[in-house]
Amino acid sequence: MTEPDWLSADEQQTWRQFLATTQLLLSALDRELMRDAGIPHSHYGVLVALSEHPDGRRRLSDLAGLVDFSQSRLTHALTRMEAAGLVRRESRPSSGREKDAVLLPAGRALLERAAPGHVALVRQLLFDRLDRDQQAQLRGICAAVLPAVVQASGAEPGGFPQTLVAGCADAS
Amino acid sequence: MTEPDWLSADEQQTWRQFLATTQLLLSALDRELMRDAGIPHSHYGVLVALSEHPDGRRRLSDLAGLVDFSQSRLTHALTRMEAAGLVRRESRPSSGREKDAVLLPAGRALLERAAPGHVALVRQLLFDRLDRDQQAQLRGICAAVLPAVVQASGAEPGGFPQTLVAGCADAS
DNA sequence: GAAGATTGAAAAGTCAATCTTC
DNA sequence: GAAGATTGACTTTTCAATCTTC
Repeated sequence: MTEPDWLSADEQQTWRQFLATTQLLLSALDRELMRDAGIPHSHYGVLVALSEHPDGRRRLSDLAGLVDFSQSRLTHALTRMEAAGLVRRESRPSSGREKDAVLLPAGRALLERAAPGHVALVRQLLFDRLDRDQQAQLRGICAAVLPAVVQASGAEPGGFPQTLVAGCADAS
Repeated sequence: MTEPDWLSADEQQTWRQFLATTQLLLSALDRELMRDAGIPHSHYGVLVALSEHPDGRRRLSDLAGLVDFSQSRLTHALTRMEAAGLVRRESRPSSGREKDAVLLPAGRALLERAAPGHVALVRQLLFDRLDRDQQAQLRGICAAVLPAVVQASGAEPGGFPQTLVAGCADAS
């Protein structure tokens, strides 16, 4: 039973500011997309991931990996998006238990309508506030932290570690 | 109708990594607290905010400001926490419409039990990955971004801008 | 039996009323 | 009437259990 390794005053302040910043940034993006496009930020990420693959089509479990959703979360999200006409599910010819999600024209149209405003906000809230050095620094910090949090999120020890880094959780 | 100002390839990569990193970090903390203490990270923040004020007591709307909750969100959260015996609501003597939230012994005990593990994880996932320079850089980046996101979150133009910076959304 | 996907219930958050007290 | 707080309906997310196909 050793004394816990509390955060220093500096670390605490950094931590609290970091938390406030990321949470407010994410919720600002969420509200903006909900207001302007009627979808949450997470669904936007799903649409983006689909749009970046041939035919706007992706196997469900691959898609879940790309956007870092659980299978269940993806199922629920797709159910909504399917009801909204943005996306369609399609059984695979190869294997009867696997399915694809397919981006529908309405989904692509929504994406094209929503993207400019979304990007503008990301720019306004993040990139416009950072100079070139800070941008590079932010990249370095994320590169340092990402492996740890990926591992903490139950990724397989010898598994596919680069899904998030390459295809990642969201987009433009 | 001007062409949108898309993100450069560099910016895109930074943005996606940033998103993945923060989301995985936050959800790792959330899961850990839920598993070890039975509360989400957001509720932990409420308990911390209370514990840092005399008598563990805070007026509801002040508390909402400290943790960046809407009044409604705070009401719902307190209802749960009150049912769990962590917190109590108390009408103010001064004004019949205002109420205080008061930290109960069980709430304080939970906090003391949960804090070491929580801090250890913050350290493991964030601070242990950053050298001194990066820590300072992270602070600078947050300081640059925070004002913008605070403003985007509907803070009053001439209002209390420093609540989040000083008392902020979470803790050790 | 295990991989891929779905289901249903419960928790957490958001939004637009509403209630209460000043 | 406005500030402080609550309510109820609805959406998103999580978790554990289940169904289906290989």
